[in-house]
Amino acid sequence: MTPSNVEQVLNTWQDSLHQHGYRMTRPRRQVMEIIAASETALTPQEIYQKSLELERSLGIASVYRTLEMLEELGLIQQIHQPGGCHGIWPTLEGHKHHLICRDCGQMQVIEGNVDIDGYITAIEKQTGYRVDDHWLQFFGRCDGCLN
Amino acid sequence: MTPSNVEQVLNTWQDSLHQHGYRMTRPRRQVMEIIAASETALTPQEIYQKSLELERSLGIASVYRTLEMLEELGLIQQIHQPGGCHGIWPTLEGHKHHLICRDCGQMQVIEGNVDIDGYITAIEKQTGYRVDDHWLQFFGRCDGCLN
DNA sequence: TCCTTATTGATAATAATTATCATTATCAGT
DNA sequence: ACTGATAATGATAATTATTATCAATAAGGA
Repeated sequence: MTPSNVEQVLNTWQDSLHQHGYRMTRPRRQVMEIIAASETALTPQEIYQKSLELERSLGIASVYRTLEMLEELGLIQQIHQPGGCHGIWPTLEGHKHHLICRDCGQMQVIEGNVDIDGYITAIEKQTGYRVDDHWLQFFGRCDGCLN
Repeated sequence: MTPSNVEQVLNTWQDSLHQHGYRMTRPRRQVMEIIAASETALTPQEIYQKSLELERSLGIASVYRTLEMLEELGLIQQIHQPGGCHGIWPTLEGHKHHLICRDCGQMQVIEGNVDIDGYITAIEKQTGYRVDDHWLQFFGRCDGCLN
């Protein structure tokens, strides 16, 4: 994110905090600046570590509390990568797409018939990345939990 | 997974273990049975908890070791859901797809121009789910890390 | 069946997250 | 600009999850 974009995002976020009755404090601003200025998705610990290099560092608890608030407001989201673990499931050949019920956690594996390949090629050309894997996951409520 | 499918999967897995020089032990079999028989993606702790109800329960360390082995063999994979955290990123309107470099962690947000909506409708009709969110993430190596 | 050694389970060590609470700082209302 | 009510902080204790250690055990080839 470019510096001017960071500034803009922070202003938007500050408005959102005030609209929801939250105060804009120095620690919160620091967390938000670190997130908005980062090239990579950061963990809570990484955000805390970065703050240690600033003239006035954060308490680790404030990092967690601020992240919780920002997520509740829908201003940030969590990014998941291979390596961290939320659940274990057998690998089935050719089945890469998962459908997960938010309520009961039940999961279904669905056949992949979206034209992802063409999309991947376009992305590679556009970004210079070499893409070697992808995840497509759907979240919602299953038939049982809806009724 | 149906009981007969579980049996089938376990046999396949056992072959894979032996082919790679791993022994098939009672604890490993228990972990595999629990995973294969489950309707939902389980965490290591949940697998351990389920084993406590069995006549001979698992050591928690064996659960982690078995999962590590199964993943190395490509027999299981990790499923990620909203709520667990691997990294934090600002939410940008209409930008739901992420491209992540395995090496440096750099992330790019890419415009979503895949026809996901039609796919979602088909999934809903097919499964009875109400889908309210989805994640499409691509993993690979960025231009810089490739060279 | 025996023997080699991979594997286990108990537990200690480490790391990450959440809870507690006295002190501090925000900001609405003068 | 000042004040006061109270939201928020930081230090740290408590909890939880994961990894490392090592003597005892058990898998499976000879």
